[in-house]
Amino acid sequence: MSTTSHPIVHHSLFDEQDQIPTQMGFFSFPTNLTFPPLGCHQSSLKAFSSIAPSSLAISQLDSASNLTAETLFSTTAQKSREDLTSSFGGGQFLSLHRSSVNPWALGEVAECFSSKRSGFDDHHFRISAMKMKKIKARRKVREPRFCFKTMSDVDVLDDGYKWRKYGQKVVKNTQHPRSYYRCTQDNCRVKKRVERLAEDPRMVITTYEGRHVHSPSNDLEDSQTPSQLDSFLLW
DNA sequence: CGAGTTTGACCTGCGC
DNA sequence: GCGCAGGTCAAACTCG
Repeated sequence: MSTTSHPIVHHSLFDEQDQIPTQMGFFSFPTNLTFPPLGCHQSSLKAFSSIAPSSLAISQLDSASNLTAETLFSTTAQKSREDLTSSFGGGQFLSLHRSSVNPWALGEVAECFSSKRSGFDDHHFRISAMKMKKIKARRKVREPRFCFKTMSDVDVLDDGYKWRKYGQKVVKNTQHPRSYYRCTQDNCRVKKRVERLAEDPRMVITTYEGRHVHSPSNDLEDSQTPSQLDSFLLW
């Protein structure tokens, strides 16, 4: 299993408890991890994404105290706020500012990315709404999830933890299989899924489920402060 | 020989 | 109830 670091292109945060976009997600990374390297160095990442009507997301974002328009649209290809608000695509927002930790968001990864496919007309929104309904209907107690997209040649990114592959599955309508990993640490039940985006095989989608009960395996030689690590684990 | 990967079988939830 | 698709299991296999 080879690992490497690659630029994170998008982040998406999910809240399995609410299943609707409720708030911004903030995510701080410890300095010893090799991702996200997107020029953020030791700074933390603040990420937000919505898979539901972006108007809701925007309204949430508007109320966020420390988020700027520049931040919001830094990864949305110059999309105007009006565009985002009127189309139901939802935004994937990325920032490199420090912030508090508030990692909860929502959803199901597939829905997240499928809802962002080329254009977000009414048809797409109806489909997304139906999916959201389904998700809500089968709501269960699930571990919180966090997913992100990266442009990478390798599937498995080095996140500081040790993973063991326990399954691989061919997903319908995609050329690339989805791989399932579990944290090798005893008593740690965190899982992650790795797959490539059907529309753009250069993009790797990594989904984490659960919360680590331990520190990253490679943090021994690290000199970071505990608070930074806590920020990473607290999701 | 232990740790990790592969892969077919099995389980479960959901739509029809 | 049936079939499909996603997720997990576990035996066999590979590798260091």
